[in-house]
Amino acid sequence: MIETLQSNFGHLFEEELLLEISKVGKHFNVNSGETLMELGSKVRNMPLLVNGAIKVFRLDDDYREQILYFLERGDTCAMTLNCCVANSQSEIKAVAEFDSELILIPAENMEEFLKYKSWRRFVFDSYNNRFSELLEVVDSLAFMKLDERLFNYLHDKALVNSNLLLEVTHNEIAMEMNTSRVVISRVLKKLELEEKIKLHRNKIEVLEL
DNA sequence: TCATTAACACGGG
DNA sequence: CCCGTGTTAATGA
Repeated sequence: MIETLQSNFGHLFEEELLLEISKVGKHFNVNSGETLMELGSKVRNMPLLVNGAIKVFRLDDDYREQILYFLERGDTCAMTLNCCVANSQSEIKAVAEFDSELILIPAENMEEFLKYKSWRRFVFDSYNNRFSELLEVVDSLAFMKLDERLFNYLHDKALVNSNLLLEVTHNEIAMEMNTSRVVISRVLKKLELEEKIKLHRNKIEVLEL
């Protein structure tokens, strides 16, 4: 585990902290599509994402989803951070975008790690990054038309997958964006006519980033 | 005006 | 045949 930490977080944390994390951290692997965190579940660990990507969703009262953002290597989940500090329940749902590798740090260690400058920096930066991503989501929901939002989604998905050819169905997108398949199909068709994407069965090709 | 729901046809695997 | 896709019509916000 210490090697994993060194290669992925060595640039962020000092050696001493890496060692401490390796003592209390737990290695954790998830398969693509697996749910890491359910709405309302108790949060006792804070994840460090070593490899892969995680989708973070907000759910409404009827458990309909709205995707918020993707987490990538080197990220942590600020919502989880929040919950660990407050010892509260999860406000979000997290699903693995593809096979991913995490290191879980028990909540009780978080505070003592604050004696490390690099840890304070990391926590602070994570809040910053998530906060601005969240603002972008607010902008997107409040001001953008669905065609822009949809292209944004495809764009982000292409980036985290490092692949312009996305294996996703119209229905899956509709679920993640909390709308209906009819609408997604229609807007995708429009984006295709604008030559921003190309549609295939079960696949969508992003033509511009 | 634009989303949702239901319904239907088409076609690839 | 099953599922994903493209479309339409009716209804509602």
